[in-house]
Amino acid sequence: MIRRLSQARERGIPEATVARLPLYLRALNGMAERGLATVSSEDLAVAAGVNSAKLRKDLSHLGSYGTRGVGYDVEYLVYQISRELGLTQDWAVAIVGVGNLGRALANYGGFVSRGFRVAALLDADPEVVGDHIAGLNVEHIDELEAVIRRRGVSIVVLATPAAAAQQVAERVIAVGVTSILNFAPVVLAVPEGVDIRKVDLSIELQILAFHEQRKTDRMTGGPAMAEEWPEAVDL
Amino acid sequence: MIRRLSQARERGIPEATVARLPLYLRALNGMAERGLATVSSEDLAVAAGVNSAKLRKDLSHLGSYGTRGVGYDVEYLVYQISRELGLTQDWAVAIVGVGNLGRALANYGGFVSRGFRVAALLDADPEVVGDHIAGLNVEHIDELEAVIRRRGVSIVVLATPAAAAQQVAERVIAVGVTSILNFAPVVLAVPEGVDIRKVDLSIELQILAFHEQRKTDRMTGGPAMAEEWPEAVDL
DNA sequence: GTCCCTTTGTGAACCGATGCACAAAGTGAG
DNA sequence: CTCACTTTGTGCATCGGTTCACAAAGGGAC
Repeated sequence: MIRRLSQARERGIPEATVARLPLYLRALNGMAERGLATVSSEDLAVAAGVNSAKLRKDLSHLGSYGTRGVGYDVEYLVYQISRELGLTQDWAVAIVGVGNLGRALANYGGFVSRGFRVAALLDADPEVVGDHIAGLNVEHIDELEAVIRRRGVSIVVLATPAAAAQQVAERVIAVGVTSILNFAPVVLAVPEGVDIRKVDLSIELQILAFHEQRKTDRMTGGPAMAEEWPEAVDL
Repeated sequence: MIRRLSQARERGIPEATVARLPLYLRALNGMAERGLATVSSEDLAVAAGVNSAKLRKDLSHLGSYGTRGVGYDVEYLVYQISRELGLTQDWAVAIVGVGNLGRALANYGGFVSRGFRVAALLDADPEVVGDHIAGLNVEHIDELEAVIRRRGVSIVVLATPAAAAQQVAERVIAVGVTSILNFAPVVLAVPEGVDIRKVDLSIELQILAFHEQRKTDRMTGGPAMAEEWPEAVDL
């Protein structure tokens, strides 16, 4: 099925653009707070740390919301981006796994800010169940399905140990959840139609280490080291 | 300066490949623990959740480490990837900002695992300074430069409030740090040559919300809502 | 109204990444 | 040694995303 779009706008926003919209939104909110009424693509692009042509192309995917010769109306654009991202509605989020990270997420203010509401905290450890964190009672993982249904949770944040993540994912998917933010260092296997986003601290560090190594290599005259398999493989 | 590569290998690993190497490494470590001696690109690709052709192309950028008809030697490949990523050396990491998130990071086990060592915790709050977290003393932010130099810190993790991040970044860059992992929800302005990686929880949630909205829209018959500017713009 | 200035929106070239599909290279059986 | 089979490494077509550069559109002065 080839579906030509009427105007290049008709629900066809590139993934790369979607990933940047929150960035623009944050910059715009800051500008709105400072009382700015309009902003040019150039200024907004600088604030968001991107190229202005890219910004204009991104915004053009939402519609033609700018005024040539003037720029964009800050509040209007805030509204349009919010609407496009689905932030004009209220999303109930459940955090599964109330260890150090889960706790940090529950308390993280910016988390709740716009459109998101932590509606449940769940954990398997009886020691933790019953704790009061960020104004919420930690419930037992056995209640997972019931809680998700009862509170209309549509986004689940996994902050469990790696070993538990897949199993929890399967359970929440079985109750109809299709959006998961995964902090556990595992590759989740999920059916078609389920969106997974992954945040992996150790991967980010490893990427940094790679570039850091290259930088220091360059200074010390390059990696002219033996490429043989060393005797001891201490890993 | 055009520098044609001799063999497509000569320090020219695509960024997308670098971002996947840690994934392969994790899968391989699991296989090594289970005693697997060799693995085919197909099996490893499945474990890492990628296409096998992509996996082979990725690995080919490191060198020709496989054996046709057999596959890859697990331990050998673990070593090669580790070396390429710079994990055969020890990286000292400083965490700045010991709030909920910083605490979680300090205690996060997988963080320390391979090659990384949390060498310092710093905070501006006198209430927190002196606390003992994950076997480390929290030091005052005034000590930032001294601590970085003294302990040979080369990677800094920013877990400060948004307002403080830029300033801290500038200070650590001034002492020679060129690799920063930023958890603060701000776009950092940094000079050429400094690598920033950004982890932003609220952005990830917003991206999920976008897709979730589309999914529910589709079910309820599409977003045939008015696109006008509503009277109240409650934001 | 006309003219000039600013800024958007986008066509088109470019660039990197993906995935197919296959030749090359290795193993093992007989 | 030869043959059948497995699996790698890669050339090539394709795709999505980025960037340039400019025509089109609006504002404001006069």
